[in-house]
Amino acid sequence: MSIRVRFAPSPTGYLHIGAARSALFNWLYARKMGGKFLLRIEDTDLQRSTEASTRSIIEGLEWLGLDYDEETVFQSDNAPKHRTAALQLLDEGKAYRDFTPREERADANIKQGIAERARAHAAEGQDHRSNPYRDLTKEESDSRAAAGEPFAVRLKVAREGKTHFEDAVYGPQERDYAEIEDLVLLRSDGHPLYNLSVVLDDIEMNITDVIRGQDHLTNTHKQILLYQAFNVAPPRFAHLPLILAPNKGKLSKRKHGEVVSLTTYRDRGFVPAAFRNFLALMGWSPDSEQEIMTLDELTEKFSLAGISRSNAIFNFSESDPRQWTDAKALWMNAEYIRTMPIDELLPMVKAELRASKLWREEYEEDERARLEKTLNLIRQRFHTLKDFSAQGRAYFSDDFDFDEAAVKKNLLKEPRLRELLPALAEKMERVEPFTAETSEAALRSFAEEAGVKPGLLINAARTMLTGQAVGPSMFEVFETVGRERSVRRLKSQEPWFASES
RNA sequence: GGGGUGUUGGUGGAAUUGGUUACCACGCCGCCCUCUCAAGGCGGAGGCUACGGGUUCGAUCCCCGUACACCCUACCA
Repeated sequence: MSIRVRFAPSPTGYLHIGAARSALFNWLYARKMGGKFLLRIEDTDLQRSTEASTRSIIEGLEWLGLDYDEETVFQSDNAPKHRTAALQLLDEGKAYRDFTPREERADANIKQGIAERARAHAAEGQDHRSNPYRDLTKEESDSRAAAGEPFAVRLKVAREGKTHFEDAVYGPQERDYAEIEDLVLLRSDGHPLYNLSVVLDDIEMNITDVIRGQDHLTNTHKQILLYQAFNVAPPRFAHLPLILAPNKGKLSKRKHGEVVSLTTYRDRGFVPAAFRNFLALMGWSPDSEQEIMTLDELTEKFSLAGISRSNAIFNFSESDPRQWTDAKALWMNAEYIRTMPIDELLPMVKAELRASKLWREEYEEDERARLEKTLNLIRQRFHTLKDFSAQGRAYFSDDFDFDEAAVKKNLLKEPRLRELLPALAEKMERVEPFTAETSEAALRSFAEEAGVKPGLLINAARTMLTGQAVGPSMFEVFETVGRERSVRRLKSQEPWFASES
């Protein structure tokens, strides 16, 4: 049978980067093996699931370029089937009714509560098979149910034995039944629970390989018990190491904010291919040392054997805005921005400029070549697409800000510049043609005549033309900005006015 | 409390299924280039491969123990 994998997020919020990576790995595996990649929305938790989250998941996959096959499955649609299946296990004696009244749990310190209860049970000598309703006769169970007494349905796990499976990443796994509780399949209100639903849906969708986070490694044993109860051969499993916060804790929106959300990367100017590339290297590495890879290359090189077993730390600093996310991700984005084909970059820059009202229709046709030239010049030192509208603003609009430090350093330090620059402008006006070479020659000879160092004029011009102290080679800037605008900006009095006020 | 999984320089990952000075990328520092900042080139700092034992002629790699981290242990997913 051909490979079928799925990405099964629960729509209880933004798309988490860890989940996005799971999706990526599943997608890569499916494409590599010539199989299908399916999407299943696990919206069984009605309280927390939202349509907005579902939409954000779908948008996120689209942004990453991960297309999926077949119809999206919504787990909640299958709830009736899951219920029927659980009841069937009840009939077959593989599950039993638990009439223990439901215990409400406070979400806050739930982990602690579980541990405390486990400790208490251990002290009392209670094990996982101590449920008083486990061995109730069928007659009594039926009659209590018929009388309307509420019950949960639990799987009847055998007293002796072990479950085994071979994890493609973590190797052979086994777990003694004694360590597995009689898990609840159906809540007393009839609502099917996670482990049941996952198994049933994976069976129905003919999933052959389950690739998911390591947090499910131990759940897998419970699920295998369910496969056995349903007489279905379990799929292959591959668990992925987790992505942790810098303090090795869980990465969560509550604690870490927007860095964990995939949409953040889209909104802050990441090139999808770059982030995807970065994500692929979180917990996986190819045989070669090549790290920059296209989607096709990733697909070709991908293998479960290349997945590592230790959790990865997503490195970022909450206090340093320049390191708002992992430095390597930022580096990779810059790498993509400066090296990707201009045709592919252009639409992204266009969207960015549009959003900042810097896009002009002429860029589409008449000024297309000039635009490309500009982009090639400025993209060399940009890190995100946002830079095109921020640091790059002066290349698209006359309405840009002067960096205070730049003005101080490059203009105010030398009072003569106030006369020299307009004079330089006069000279530039007569340069024909106006190119990097001719403007350089003009500036250098002007500097010599004026008896100043060329660097003084170059740096001053940079600040006059772009508002900044840093940027591309000045003569390239002259040519790119064009004679008319260059001259106008050299003559501007704005920086001096601004400093006087 | 029980169980599971893991631990290679600051971070992500390698190291021919035990064999010389532990490799690559990011980050950091320096030099070169230079009109600035990047990019690029060159070089450097940073590791007793968590710790302690054992097996072996030899251990990052195999075994045991300890510590730490994470996950599961829910009528959450």
